[in-house]
Amino acid sequence: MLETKYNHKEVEKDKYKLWKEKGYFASGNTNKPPYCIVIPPPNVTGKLHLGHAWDTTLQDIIIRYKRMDGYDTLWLPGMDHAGIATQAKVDKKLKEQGINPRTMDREEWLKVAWDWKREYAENIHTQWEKLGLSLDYSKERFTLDDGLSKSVRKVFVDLYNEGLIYRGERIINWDPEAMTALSNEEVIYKEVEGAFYHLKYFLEDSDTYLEVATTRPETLFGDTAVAVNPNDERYKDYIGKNVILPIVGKKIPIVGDMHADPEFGTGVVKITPAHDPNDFEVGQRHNLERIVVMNPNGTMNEFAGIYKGMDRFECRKKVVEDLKEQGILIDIKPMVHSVGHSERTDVMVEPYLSKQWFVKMRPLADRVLENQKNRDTKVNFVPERFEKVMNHWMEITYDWCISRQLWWGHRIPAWYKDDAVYVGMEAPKEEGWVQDTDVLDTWFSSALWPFSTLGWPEATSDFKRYYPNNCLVTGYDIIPFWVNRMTFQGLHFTNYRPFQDCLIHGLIRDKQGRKMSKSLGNGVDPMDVIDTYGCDALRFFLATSSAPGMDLRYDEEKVKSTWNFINKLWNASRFVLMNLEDFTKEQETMEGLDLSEKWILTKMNHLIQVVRKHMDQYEFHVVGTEIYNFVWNDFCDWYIELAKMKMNDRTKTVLMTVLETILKLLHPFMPYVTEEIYQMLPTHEESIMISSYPTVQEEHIYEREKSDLDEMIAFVVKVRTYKLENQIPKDVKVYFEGNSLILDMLKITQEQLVSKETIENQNCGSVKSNCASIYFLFDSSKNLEKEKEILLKEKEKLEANITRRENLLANENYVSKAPSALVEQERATLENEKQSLEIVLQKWNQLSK
RNA sequence: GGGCGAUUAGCUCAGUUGGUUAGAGCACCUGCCCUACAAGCAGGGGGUCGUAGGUUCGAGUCCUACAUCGCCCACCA
Repeated sequence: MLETKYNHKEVEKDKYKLWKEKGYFASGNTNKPPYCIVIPPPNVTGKLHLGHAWDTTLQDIIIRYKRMDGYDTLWLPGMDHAGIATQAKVDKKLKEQGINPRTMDREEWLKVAWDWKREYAENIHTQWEKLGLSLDYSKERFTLDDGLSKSVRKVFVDLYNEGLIYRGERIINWDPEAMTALSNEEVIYKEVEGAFYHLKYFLEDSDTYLEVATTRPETLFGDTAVAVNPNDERYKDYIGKNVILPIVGKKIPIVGDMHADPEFGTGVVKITPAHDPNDFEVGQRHNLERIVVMNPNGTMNEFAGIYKGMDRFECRKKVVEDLKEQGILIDIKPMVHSVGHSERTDVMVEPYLSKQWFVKMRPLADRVLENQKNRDTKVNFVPERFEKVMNHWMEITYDWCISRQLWWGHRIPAWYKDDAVYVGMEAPKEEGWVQDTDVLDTWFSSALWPFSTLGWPEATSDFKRYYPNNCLVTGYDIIPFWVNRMTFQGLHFTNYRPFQDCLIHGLIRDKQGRKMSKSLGNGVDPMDVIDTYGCDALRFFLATSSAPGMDLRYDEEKVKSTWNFINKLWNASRFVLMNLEDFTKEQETMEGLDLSEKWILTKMNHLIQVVRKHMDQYEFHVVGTEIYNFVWNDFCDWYIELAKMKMNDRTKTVLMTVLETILKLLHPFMPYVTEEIYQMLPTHEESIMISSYPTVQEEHIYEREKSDLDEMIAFVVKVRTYKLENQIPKDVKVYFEGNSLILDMLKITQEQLVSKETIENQNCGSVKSNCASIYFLFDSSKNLEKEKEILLKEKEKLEANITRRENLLANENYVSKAPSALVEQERATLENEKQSLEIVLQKWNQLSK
């Protein structure tokens, strides 16, 4: 016998292990159509947070649904080496042990990193298990696996040979903390309070000067020109002359360039080609020297003269002081401008001239844009609007800096010997070639994930069977980093979209709507939630509390109320199972279904229909609401109460059928509790996980009976309200006309019934509707005023409705243009209302006597 | 500057291709320990759907403008 209260800890114990051992998670049944999702690989840097819990729950719901519905499902697990993030964490750990990681041998350091990876992978496995995820572990991959590394090299080499990967000196985003280059996507712009420093750049051999405005005076050591707009009347005559660079004292040219905006600042810009992307362009146009004035760690180098060795911010301060002293500084105007910060280390990014590897994006992006025009081959975003985010990125994207000055990652398959470069899958045979010491951007390997995990570039059976993937589930914040890159790499290398559908969800926020973050300390550990409320409650909450693409506020109250729902289901099951104790398969019967049975079966089939529809559209919030209402309102509040009155074999069969259907529909959301209860059903099979998903049974849809009972229910509610409002005692005598089922629902016994004659000429309170009437034998005179008031309200409401509907139906436009079924329904409703009004008026007259 | 989203009950959110009486959870009020469940049961109150126009027989839903909040992208010497 089940306990009175749902105990999630007891229910969730041991089931996962059993499922896994039984091989339910495994893919490979080729008799079924394939269905594949690859997990967005979590970073091996820490714990999974609520965002992961959400993301993976959605995938598990889809996978469990598809598995039950007859598909050979592959949900492929894996993890990402997460270059910068992991390296930073490993370094931090080493530093805490008193070891300077940069003094280590690369190989030695990698050993430490792999140990780290193993430890964190272990944690993640435990968490996946706790979340109940039906992942096929036999296919698990890691982005630094041999197989995946081979795909990475293949892609690099091919793109290189096609001229789509090149090495060059460009201004890139430099992270002076991690000491590596970054891509644009890894730079976060933040508003920073800075200042516009107005400086005097004296003309050569003159007392006059140009007023230059800059936010970065410390880069002046790298200035190789000053630019003015050629159309700027104030300055155009100076073009071709020279100014003297302050502090340094050397002369640099004044160039005319459209980059200088006469409206902005003073209209005179200092040009530092090695430290600003725009200046770099200007430098190219005017053939200017590029002088890097900083070291990789953000300190000033020898070009900064006496400032050499100073940190860039310290240097700025000192330079400004010195300029002031020398009378060069005219003014400091505070200003707020946005400055790039490293996504990982949060330090200010330094635009920096550096030799790096790049992917030439234009042709790759164009292919995506072209492909998205084709309905049959494009990536279908859910919700659709996110396609725009990808397309916009494809339109404006520029070359992707893929080399990273790190140790943790895929080593770039390029070798150098003097000035020669070799790019290939393996090192060149001859002596003297040295491999590039850099690794690739983590996202370079992530971009291949949907196919590299399936064995590509080999034409493996998995690749042929499960590619393209059916669906990818991820947050909108990952579209630029990942979804976009998978899409162009997929198209380029496999000629297919990597996945047919892309389900996008939002971000998890705290109760106040703030993003969950470490610095705010408002993060919630999903494992704690599971501990308190259970995995099933967490999953149902996450999957059903928001519409696709929308953010989700974590609200413990809602998780709690989900727990209550499970407890409700638990107790309903408890009731059903109590009545099924000796029930056997032979007793099952659907012969001679009565009204309430037809009613619940009809509602159940409606539910199956609507649930399937919304499952297919990834609208899990609708599915959740529908099942919730059916379970609580239809099944528990009405059907179980009705069933109590008879409880024959047929009723038991219906109870069991409905409960089993509920369990199956809920299983993708709540794998544990549904399995627990399922196993107690007298007719259960091996596991609910591999049972079949409910299908609509047309033969058990009885619309007529459904609306009949609906009407009776409405009457019952009306009577209960009336009794409560008029404080009518429980054992009141009544006269009743209508279906006796109503008396059962009202819990009115035979002893309470009186004949029509008894109530005649009595001051009876009554409730009447089109389907039944009930009279209460009690002195309603003291409630007369109140009752009249209620009646009057009802009367007014009905009259208003009737008028409105009559006008509506008198409107020829409406009658001719609205769907006829709707018009018919309106007519019927009108008739009902008229009847109801009649009844109300009768009663009114009676009371007024 | 460009784009996207949000604005609906006290709070958090749903609301299908427009269909005429806008829903849920929590909170609130009244009455109940009835043998599945008091983490429950039976009832109840509460919203001019951000503002102003427009299209339509009909608008929370479509169009235009505006307001407020949030996000993304670009620019910022």
